[in-house]
Amino acid sequence: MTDVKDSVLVVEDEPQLRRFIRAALDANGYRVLEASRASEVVALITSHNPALVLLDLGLPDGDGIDLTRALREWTTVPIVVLSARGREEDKVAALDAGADDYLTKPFGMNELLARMRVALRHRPSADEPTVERAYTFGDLVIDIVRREVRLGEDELHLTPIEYKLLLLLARNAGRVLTHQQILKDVWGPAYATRTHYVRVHMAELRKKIERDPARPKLIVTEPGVGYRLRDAR
Amino acid sequence: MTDVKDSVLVVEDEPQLRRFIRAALDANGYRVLEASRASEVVALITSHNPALVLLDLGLPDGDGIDLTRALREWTTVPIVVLSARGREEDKVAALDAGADDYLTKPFGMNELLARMRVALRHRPSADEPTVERAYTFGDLVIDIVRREVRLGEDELHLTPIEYKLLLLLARNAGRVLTHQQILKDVWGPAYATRTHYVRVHMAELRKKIERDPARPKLIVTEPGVGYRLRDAR
DNA sequence: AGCGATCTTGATGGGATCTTGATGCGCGAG
DNA sequence: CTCGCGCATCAAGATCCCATCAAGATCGCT
Repeated sequence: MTDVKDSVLVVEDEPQLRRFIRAALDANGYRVLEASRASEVVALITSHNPALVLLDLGLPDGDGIDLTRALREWTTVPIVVLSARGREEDKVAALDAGADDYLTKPFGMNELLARMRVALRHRPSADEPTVERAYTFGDLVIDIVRREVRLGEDELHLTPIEYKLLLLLARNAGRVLTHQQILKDVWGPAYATRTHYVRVHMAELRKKIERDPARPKLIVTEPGVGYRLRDAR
Repeated sequence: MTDVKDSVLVVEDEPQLRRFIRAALDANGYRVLEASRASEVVALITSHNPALVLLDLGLPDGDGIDLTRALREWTTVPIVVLSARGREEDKVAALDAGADDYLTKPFGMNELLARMRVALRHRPSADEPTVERAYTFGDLVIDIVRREVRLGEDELHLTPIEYKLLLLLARNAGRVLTHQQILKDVWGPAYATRTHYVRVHMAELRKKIERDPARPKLIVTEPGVGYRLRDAR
């Protein structure tokens, strides 16, 4: 239960309540960002990209509902509103402005945490970094989602190290990677001197992905420097 | 405000409240389905595919929280819980079981409508509420709604862990799942180190679903990484 | 309380993978 | 021409990872 979870931006001007919330979130493994004014919120979201925003409506320098509406112009980050106002119109206004939930003070911390979990699980698919799903080099295809490598029709079986190596090369296709960089990325910073590892495993990798391993077309050696994956384009 | 919106399944045993809700939803352009017992819910969702479920927790024939958890096995349709119980533990339990919102009776109809709008706009894609009722891999069929697994003609009996394992693999068919991911999903985040559990139970599962458990065709091991359910691409 | 089913945990052996050292080749510098 | 350096290849041993078995603990039901 000690793993680091997502970061949460707490926007609350009352210092006591802010401390209280921070303590509870800390205890539950969230990283906490704090803001006490509406004017700070945009900058903090863009710079830290929190997974969720807890927004007090009663801020001194601006209306929280307007802020919510403004945020919704450009971000889908979940917004859970905390408010002393419990009137139904206030709730409807905040929710329709784009808030994902609305809690009336005083609220129980367990309920807040549960509602935060709801808001967080709502968006795992929403805007995942959606990076590259697959790389293609000639008839070599690296499907990252499936962790699968194919050469033309047949599927290749790569060992963990070989796969890591290939992925590193693919992500930096065209660029030369030094032995140091490769060692650091695949084996970890402590192995920076074991140049030999790279050679042995690069040879294994070539045996599998090169048509003619003796005359590599894909993985080219840059003597004295490192290796490079040729991107044919 | 007269266009036909999505349909909403109202699960509520009190006739008066049901009529009241129906009237409000009608007036707001929703199509309304009604149920008064937990046992009808699964059939109505599968047959009518509503866009949202309003679920009263105090049903005569079954616990609404268990029902929520069961539904979450196979559908992501938004569930908004209505309950006379306002204790914090009740809310937390329902939300963690998979409900998307929780309103304590008596509630204002405008708030309910606003929270329904929130739940509806959360839906991943406007159309299908992502219902996957059964998975098929070769002659292995996993019927999620009935929680039943068949291999060709004969039904298999899977233990809870085996079933969870298989479902996890099926939902991620083709993708490699790391031991970590499996442990987190099946046993919970605290068990991330118990790699051995996965091996033992994966072996049991293979004994049951593989024609030749020694030469697995369906569940393939990715050494050093995890397991993968092969999907016939 | 008792029973059967299921889960946890340890032990073991085999196989895949990695590490490590030895060897040979090619190329450029001296 | 020869030496030295970096690279490729090979192979053996060490290590890691996986499958399997089995015993004890626990769970769930009657």
